[in-house]
Amino acid sequence: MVQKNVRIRDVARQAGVSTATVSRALTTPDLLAEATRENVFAAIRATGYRVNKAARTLRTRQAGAVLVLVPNLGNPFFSRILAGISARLGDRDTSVLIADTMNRVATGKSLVDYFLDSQIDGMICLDGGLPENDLQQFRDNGLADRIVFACEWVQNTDLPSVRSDNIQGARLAVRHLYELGHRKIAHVTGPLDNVLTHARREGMLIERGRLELPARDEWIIRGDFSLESGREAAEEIIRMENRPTAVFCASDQVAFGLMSTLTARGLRVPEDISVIGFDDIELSDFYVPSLTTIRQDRHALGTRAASLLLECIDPQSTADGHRKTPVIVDVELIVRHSTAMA
Amino acid sequence: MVQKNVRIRDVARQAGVSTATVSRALTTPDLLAEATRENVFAAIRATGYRVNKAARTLRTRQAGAVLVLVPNLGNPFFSRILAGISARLGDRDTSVLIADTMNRVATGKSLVDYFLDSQIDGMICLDGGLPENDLQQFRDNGLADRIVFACEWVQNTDLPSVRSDNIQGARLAVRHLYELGHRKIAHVTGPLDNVLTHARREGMLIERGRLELPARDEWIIRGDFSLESGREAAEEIIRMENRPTAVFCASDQVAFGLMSTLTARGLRVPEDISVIGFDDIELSDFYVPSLTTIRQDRHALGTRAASLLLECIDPQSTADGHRKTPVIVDVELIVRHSTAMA
DNA sequence: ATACTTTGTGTAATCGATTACATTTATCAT
DNA sequence: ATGATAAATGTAATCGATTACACAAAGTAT
Repeated sequence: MVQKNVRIRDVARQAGVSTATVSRALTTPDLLAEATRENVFAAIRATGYRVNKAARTLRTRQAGAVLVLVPNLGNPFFSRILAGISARLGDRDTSVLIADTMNRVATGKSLVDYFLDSQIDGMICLDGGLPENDLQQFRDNGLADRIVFACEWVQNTDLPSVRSDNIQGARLAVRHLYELGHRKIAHVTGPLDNVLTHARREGMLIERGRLELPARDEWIIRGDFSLESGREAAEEIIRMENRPTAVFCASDQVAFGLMSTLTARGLRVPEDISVIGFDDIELSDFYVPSLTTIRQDRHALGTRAASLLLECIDPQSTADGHRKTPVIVDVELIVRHSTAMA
Repeated sequence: MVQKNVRIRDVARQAGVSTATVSRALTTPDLLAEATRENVFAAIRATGYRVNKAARTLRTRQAGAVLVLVPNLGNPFFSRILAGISARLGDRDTSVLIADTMNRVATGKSLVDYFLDSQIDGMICLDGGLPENDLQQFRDNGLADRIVFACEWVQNTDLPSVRSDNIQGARLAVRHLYELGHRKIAHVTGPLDNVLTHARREGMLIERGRLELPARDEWIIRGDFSLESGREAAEEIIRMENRPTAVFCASDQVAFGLMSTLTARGLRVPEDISVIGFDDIELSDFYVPSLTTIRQDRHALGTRAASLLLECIDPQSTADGHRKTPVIVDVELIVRHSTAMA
């Protein structure tokens, strides 16, 4: 911080009132007579006063900040969500801290520490793979009700969350391929222990069953949402004797990795094999070929998660019942050029 | 924050010492006798004490936090830089806040406010287009020496910065194309008022001059680093009567947008036209075709910027002389498949 | 006119850690 | 043995805002 001279006392002196009055002008202006209020605001402007957040936090035990925990900032998927969160939180004077799960491990700082150091009031977690250890620490410290999950969530808990309709998304994807005449449909999943992986795989299986499509174990390929895992999946597909004619990828990045390698190996997308992704990041429209995918409304995921968190940490809110039901955000099929008639 | 009961006083009581001693155990352990120190640490462990950052900040006027200002979180280019910054700052107990210039405009919160609210000790700015207005406010408040620029910088000031060798990068790009036999080389620039735009264009022009390559005004196409501007550049190129055989793009994203549209219009990359980018984001290796580009050492940019900032805001550091010389990070040509013999 | 609210403002305690200054004890040179 | 110096610790003021409580003035009911 920097040496700053003007304290609340200076404003009080300037306005000819007590510090209490100045403080009230800022936090509960209704309590003041109009003339006094105007007077105080004039003094604030005149002195260029700014409240010292550290002092306020110390006294009120409210940090006025929220932490967003992102699994991987390098994945452009998250940016819009962050924008959504900021948009919702920005007008209140809540600041948004962003941390990356991957980096965090390195720092050795535990997550509860953010709370215990009174640096944040709440957390939006975009990583459902939060170690049980961390979660337990939250519960131990009575902090479990200050966390909201977005996109991902933790299974078998009733922590509040906002999610895309992943099952529906997967079903849309499969149905789209089906309608193009594809019957042999493969799926590159996310990482084994991820909730999105389960949901999307389940949606895929449901729809495949409903449409009575053939199933082969090798057509379910394990990935991890990354470009690299798309590459590996492509290698596997190329090796298959009974190749699928279409692949539903659990993320756009996987789809890119997949298409990149398929093409490098002489398979054409979509002529030889159709590919569909999940997420609809900006780049999907600019890939070659442009990627058919399931769009998640990332901005909505962000704003809703922020709203939900505000509800949770707002002390006068009592509606904790409905929080346990996840908020579901609709997805949408975006048809581009990576899918074609079988 | 949450109700937390254990204060420094409790630790002091438990250890049978004064609060001053406990405080010293944490901040200046050398001042204590070894036995006392051990004793205090034992009490800290026993009570589960954690220092209250708000109180510490209030007293010391040090926030223990740094803000990183990113022009656009949606651009995956920035993630590695952030990781570098975190890596450097993580071991000290400095937390890293991340804000997006675009979002920031919406919140209406001025940048100096972060400082004046004593929320941060310093700032790493990845956006050279910081409004003059903001800069002036920094100067007015004596905060100009708490800012470090990384990647981008502000022209005509001596604010400290860490940058890639952009001129050299552009020259490498042009030389690479030249060596492949290309003579008609176009360049898609960044936005008009951007320092990187200038540096890369200049490097391009220098090398083009040195190699005595033909020059046409229309071969310098204005872009803005975005995917969309790559698309627009492609449209322009397609319309040209005298088409270049190679295009040097000011960013990888532009290159993607460009290749996407060229391909859609029936031009093949690299057979009909070679494309080279700048940045080397993860996706570049997974595009179709994989992108030849100039790699910036993003992690190094991050760590060095963080180091530089620490130097600047460290009160006992006096070496302010050398800060004015920008730190230059080497770049590297990465040859992939988007460039080929003319 | 009296008692009782309501409204508006001030006084001073408080949040929790740091640190200037004071004090005690140990060490050392003469 | 004595005064001087160093080492270790304690006392209490302080950072700046909030707010419980107190109180005065004005309004209201009877």
